[in-house]
Amino acid sequence: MSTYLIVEDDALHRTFLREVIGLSDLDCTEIVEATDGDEAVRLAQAHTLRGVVMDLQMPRKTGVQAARAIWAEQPTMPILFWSNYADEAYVRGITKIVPPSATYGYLLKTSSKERLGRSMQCVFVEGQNIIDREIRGVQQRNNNRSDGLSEAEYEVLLDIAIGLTDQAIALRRNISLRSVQGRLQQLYAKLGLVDAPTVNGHTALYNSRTRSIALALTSRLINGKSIEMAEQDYRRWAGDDQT
Amino acid sequence: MSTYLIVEDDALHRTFLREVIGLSDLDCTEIVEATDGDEAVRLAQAHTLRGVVMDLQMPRKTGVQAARAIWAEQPTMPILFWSNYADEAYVRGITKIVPPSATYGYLLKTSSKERLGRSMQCVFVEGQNIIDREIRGVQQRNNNRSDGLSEAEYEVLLDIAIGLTDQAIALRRNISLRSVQGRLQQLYAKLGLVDAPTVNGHTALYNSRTRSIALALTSRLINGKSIEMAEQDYRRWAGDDQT
DNA sequence: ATCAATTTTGCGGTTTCCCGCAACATCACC
DNA sequence: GGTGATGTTGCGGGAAACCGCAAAATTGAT
Repeated sequence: MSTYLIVEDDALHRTFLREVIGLSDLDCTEIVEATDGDEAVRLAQAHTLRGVVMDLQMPRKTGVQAARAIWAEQPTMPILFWSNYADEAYVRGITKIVPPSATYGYLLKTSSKERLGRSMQCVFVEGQNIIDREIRGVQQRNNNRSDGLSEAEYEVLLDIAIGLTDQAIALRRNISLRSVQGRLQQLYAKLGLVDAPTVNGHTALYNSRTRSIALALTSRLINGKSIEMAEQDYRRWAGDDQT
Repeated sequence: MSTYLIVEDDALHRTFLREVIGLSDLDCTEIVEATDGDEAVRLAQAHTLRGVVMDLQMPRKTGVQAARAIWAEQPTMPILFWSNYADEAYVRGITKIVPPSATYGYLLKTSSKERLGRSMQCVFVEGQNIIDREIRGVQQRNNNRSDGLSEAEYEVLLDIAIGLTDQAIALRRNISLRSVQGRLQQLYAKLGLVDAPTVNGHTALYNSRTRSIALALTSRLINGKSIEMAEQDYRRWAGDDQT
């Protein structure tokens, strides 16, 4: 006697999820589906749900944003995230918004059907948090700060990634210009920006600022989506401030 | 009496492709499958293929790279690309390497089963090129240079995206420092980098260099993968030069 | 309350980037 | 050969960014 919500834009994956839910022992009697974040939020209000399975990258509204909206009204709703990538951007986003009362899971799409079924069981029935092994690796790197970025460093990384100047960052974060540069120095250090073994014996080959963006992108600290979202945040901040 | 090769890392999509090939009127008697680019190249050598269906983003080797390798040996092999995104980076990559003797297609994964089947028919049986409507839009933007980037501009965009300094670019491209900056100016202009309506009445908020990367990323001119590949290119060039 | 560790900030100087202006070079087309 | 469009280069100056050093300020723990 339970209703589940599937949020996923790819039709194929949607039917796959439907099938696995049906096969699993979840006492499922009804499945509702959304293909983007906005719809997901609406449906979560309209139905009494037992749980949500949600893709992370979707048009219009990210899975993270949709989850925040849902949790804002139903802070105990179990949500299983189901994503293609283990990008740090997503992991960071989720761990920052998950309320203590909610159970959630984070699974990669490469997982087998059996594993997906078991994870649903854990999250929706037994109320246990499940996190994919690979993702766990990302999470732990965050805590020991040997090579994980602190919050401040990640923040400044996003700021330069959306193209802000040092001044703009200083303004936004309410710190001095020099502090911004200090944080940037830390960031460069953590990303391993020693001046690259100069290829032709010439001078420096890399521009620290852009180079750090490139490194962050290729090491999946950030991605296109996280830049888009960071830019939205910035616009919101900038908009509120003037009017 | 024909063999087809499926190249796709996602198991779900793989079975989907298998199914559609089976249903279509392709005279298909055998299907071989690869889950990454390297395997695809090997299998293309080992079998006598009638055609290839290939995803673009895969581990190890991009679909574009695999296609180039296959076409290098069998320049008439029909290949149907089957991708999630219409990113310009992919379109550019493909149109640059497709030999005149080959037929190919480019379809988005959002296409229906029927459309996929018809496209296979066109490419593999009738030898017609098929290109998704949305992708065609991207292609045409390239030709009329009103807002499409020229080759030189795209090149310099990738160069700064991997973090090179102006000097390094000048060295690499064999042009003067000033020319690099000239090209950058053109790039900035085309990306619409007018100094943004200063938010708080203060000075410039955007760093042109990083801002153009952000714009290119969000407008899908480039993506993480294209940066990785550009970096490989650069390393190759730099490596050859010094030894 | 005190002391250590971290972070923020100012100062000063070097390097790099950004760009307007103008002189060539190149190429194509008439 | 002329002419215009496009692309390259030098010059020069102003603005950012980068960074070492050391003094404040903040934070945390004992």
